[in-house]
Amino acid sequence: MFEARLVASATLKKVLEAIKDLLTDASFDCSDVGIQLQAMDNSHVSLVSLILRSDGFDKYRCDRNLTMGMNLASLTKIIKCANNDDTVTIKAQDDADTVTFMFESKKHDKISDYEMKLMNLDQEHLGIPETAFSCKIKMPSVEFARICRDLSQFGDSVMISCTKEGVKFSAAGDIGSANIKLTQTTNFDKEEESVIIDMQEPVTLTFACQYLNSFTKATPLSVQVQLSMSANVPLVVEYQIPDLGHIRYYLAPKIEDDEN
Amino acid sequence: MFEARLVASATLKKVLEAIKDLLTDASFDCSDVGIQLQAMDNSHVSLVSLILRSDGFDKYRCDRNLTMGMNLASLTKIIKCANNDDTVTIKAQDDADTVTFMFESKKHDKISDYEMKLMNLDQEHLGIPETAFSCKIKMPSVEFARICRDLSQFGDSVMISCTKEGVKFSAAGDIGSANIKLTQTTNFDKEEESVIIDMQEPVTLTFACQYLNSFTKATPLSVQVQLSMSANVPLVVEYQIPDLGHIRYYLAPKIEDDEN
DNA sequence: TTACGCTGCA
DNA sequence: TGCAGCGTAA
Repeated sequence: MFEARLVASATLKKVLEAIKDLLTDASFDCSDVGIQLQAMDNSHVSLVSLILRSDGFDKYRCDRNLTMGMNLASLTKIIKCANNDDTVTIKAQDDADTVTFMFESKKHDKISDYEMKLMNLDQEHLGIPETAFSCKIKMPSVEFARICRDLSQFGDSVMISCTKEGVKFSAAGDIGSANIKLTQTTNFDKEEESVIIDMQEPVTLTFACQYLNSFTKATPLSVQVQLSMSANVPLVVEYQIPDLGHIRYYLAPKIEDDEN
Repeated sequence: MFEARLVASATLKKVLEAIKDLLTDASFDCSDVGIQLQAMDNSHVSLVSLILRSDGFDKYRCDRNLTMGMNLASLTKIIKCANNDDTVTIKAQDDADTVTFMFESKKHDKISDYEMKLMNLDQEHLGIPETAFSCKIKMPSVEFARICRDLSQFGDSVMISCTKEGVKFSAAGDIGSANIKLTQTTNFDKEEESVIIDMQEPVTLTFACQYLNSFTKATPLSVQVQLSMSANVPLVVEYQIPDLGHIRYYLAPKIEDDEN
């Protein structure tokens, strides 16, 4: 059987918020490693990669690898029935076609369980190569979300340019053009507010705002976000989930000649 | 003449919120006892019973019994013109076809009055027998509201099952099934948070979510709600209105054979 | 037009 | 953390 317990359902709620805009359905792969999800978004443009490590759970048991296909709208309805401080336990029998979510209030006077049918989803196994990147930018996740939101007012695309001077986000359109420049901060007191730029080689790439804005739905999961870029390979937007894992989004750059 | 005064109109606003989803028009019976209302809801499925006792008013005078038929949409518009801490006075002449609402600010620097036409409504006098119930459940009213809201995600009906183990609320539908179990709490410190179950005989009954959700509009009136159930008789959902009276909702159970 | 859910504020 | 007001969706 499979059983995984988290003492606070809040994290699970945030994880769901972070993927449900991009995915209608999702296959969660459960194994000794933890719970993993890799999937192209609905429009097959971006890619979501999620890992919740087994050691991050308060209890974790997985006798046999299993894949749980879930409709995320249904899952969202169920998770919303939990209070943020409820303990949540996910259970499934081996080869079962249902999964059970159990929520327990801190005082143990309210116990609810929700059973959901699993789906058989086409498994698209995606090889994601681990590569070295020309530029890595760490910054406050709310800052990144704000930049994406602000720039999407100006056009459909954001150009991200990373040089030794810092990182510049740009957009242009009918109403005008916008540039937002960030420089590395030397604020070591508040690590969560710092901007850290690791540039091996300057890179300038352009991305569709729409997807970046979907990625920023993960903002509540982590105070910092890391952007990794190299020429001609997908951008990686990574949010660490404290003590539990991470969620990564991959988005291929727009081809520059297409930019009209 | 008839005259009734409350030092805070907030209660009156909440009472109105608690009935206007169910009733388009309402006949308020005024007598020495106080202001009473008994009516089937618009769809003639559930029943609302309201009493605002005369001794709960800050001033109450009723020379002659009278019935005031009001359109609740109009009444709502008028009551919304009062600030929550305004003193409200309801006045009607004997045999008058209008009622007057007077709102006074605490500092007496603003006095408004609103006159509304009364309606002649068909009086359906409903005998509600006082019966003993197999199970009475007292619980926080917000908890009950939350349970009704959560379970209505899963289906049109909620099954309430009261046994010596506690009370269980269940629903099932396309996306899955849900069970919420509450056990009696022994938390005597915070009476308003406690769950108290008085079970003479176990009962399991099924009700339409839609009406339960309408009943929970009374939640702001009281921190606790009481559910009373016996086999084959209507559920009673009761909210005490502190120092003033109560509102009770009656809803017949669904016939079990109908459950497909 | 009404009811519900959400976000922002206290 | 809880409420109230706003915006949306039926």
